[in-house]
Amino acid sequence: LPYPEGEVMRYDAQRRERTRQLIVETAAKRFRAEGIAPVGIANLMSTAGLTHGGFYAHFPSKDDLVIETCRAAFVETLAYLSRAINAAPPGTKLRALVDTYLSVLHRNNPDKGCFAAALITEAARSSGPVREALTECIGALVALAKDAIRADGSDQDPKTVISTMIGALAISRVVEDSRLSKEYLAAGRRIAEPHQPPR
Amino acid sequence: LPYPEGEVMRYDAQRRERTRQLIVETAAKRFRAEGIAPVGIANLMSTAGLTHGGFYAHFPSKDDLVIETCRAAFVETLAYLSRAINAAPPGTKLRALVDTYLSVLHRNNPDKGCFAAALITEAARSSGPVREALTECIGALVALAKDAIRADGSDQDPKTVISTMIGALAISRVVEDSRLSKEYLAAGRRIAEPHQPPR
DNA sequence: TGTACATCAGTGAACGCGCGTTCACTGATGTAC
DNA sequence: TGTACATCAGTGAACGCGCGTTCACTGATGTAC
Repeated sequence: LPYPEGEVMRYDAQRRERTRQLIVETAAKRFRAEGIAPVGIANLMSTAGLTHGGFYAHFPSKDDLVIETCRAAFVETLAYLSRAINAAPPGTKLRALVDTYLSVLHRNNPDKGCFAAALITEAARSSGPVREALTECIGALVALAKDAIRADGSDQDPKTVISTMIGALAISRVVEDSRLSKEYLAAGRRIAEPHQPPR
Repeated sequence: LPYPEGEVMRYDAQRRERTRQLIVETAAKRFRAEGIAPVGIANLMSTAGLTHGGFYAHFPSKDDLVIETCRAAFVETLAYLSRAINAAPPGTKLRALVDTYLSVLHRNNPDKGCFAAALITEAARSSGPVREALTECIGALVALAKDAIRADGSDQDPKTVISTMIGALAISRVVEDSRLSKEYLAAGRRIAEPHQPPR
């Protein structure tokens, strides 16, 4: 036996993993832009420069790809939002999070943005594992908001903040009228405002 | 000419309209429960006790049905929420709206609930007319919140409130864990709280 | 360095299926007289 | 009241198409000697 037991010869060991990542990245973009169901495996693989049969050498099913896609998309979204929060001085961190999330840039680029804001109602009807993954990712977003709020010495509820952010962004993408769409973004951003005394 | 010009003989004039309404009501339930794309015309018509060919005697396309479904669903949702608001004494009207919307009952019954909370990300990718209809309906929801806030003599932003409501309900439907799901509902309900003085 | 070989990532035909839409038709309903 | 007829809501076969998944295969890559 030329190879130690339990090990398999792997040539070009990186290649398989690179292809896999290419599929995930392609799917992450297209799912967020077009939805999950409308992006077929064959069509997706051809966008990645591959043929559809090879898909199942990397993923047991489309559902598993959706799960990986969700996690991969959120890693980037969380990193991006973290950077915005870290760059902001204490007292303005929640504001920075909310302003970054509810921006025209984010609204206009769902393919590079938050997976939840792009796909939440479709994902809510997916299999248990997909919903679990998305639940975890939304939880990470809540944790991010919680840290920002704590650093600000403020007292908003992070789950309220995230609910407002996702809702406002989703609505702003439905609304075609540019002015009205921006009003929903602006309304969502108000969730970051410090509490005001009642009149 | 036995009939006055411009008029066409119609026998059983109600029947056509009743069938049409049956299709809309069936679609309104199933779209909200299962999504739009997964509910095919043939499958939908058979749920209504009809055959698929007849669909196009009532609607030019599936898209037109979606528009009607959106409006019909919202009429009921708005009426239901209006009743809750009207039954609440001034000062508690926004609270009544938010509590009714972000209830476990609503979360558990998407097929009878808010069209936006059930389908917003799928609808955001639909044709212009669908998005226009949904924009209008969300606007009506905002108007409802605005009236409730005014009657309360309060000062929340109605668009912020609606964004939070839709976001929180959508998230609560993704989350499988019952306790965590309720936490998102409860967090969303906090949007109705009167502003607190800063510490 | 050159040859024989093993590996396995990727290929593409095929599967059964449901999609939205069209269209020639059927047959129950109501009217005319 | 009875018969002939017009209406038209609803029927169901058919269209071309894309879906997720399977599987026997090809051929480029790296190893062994």
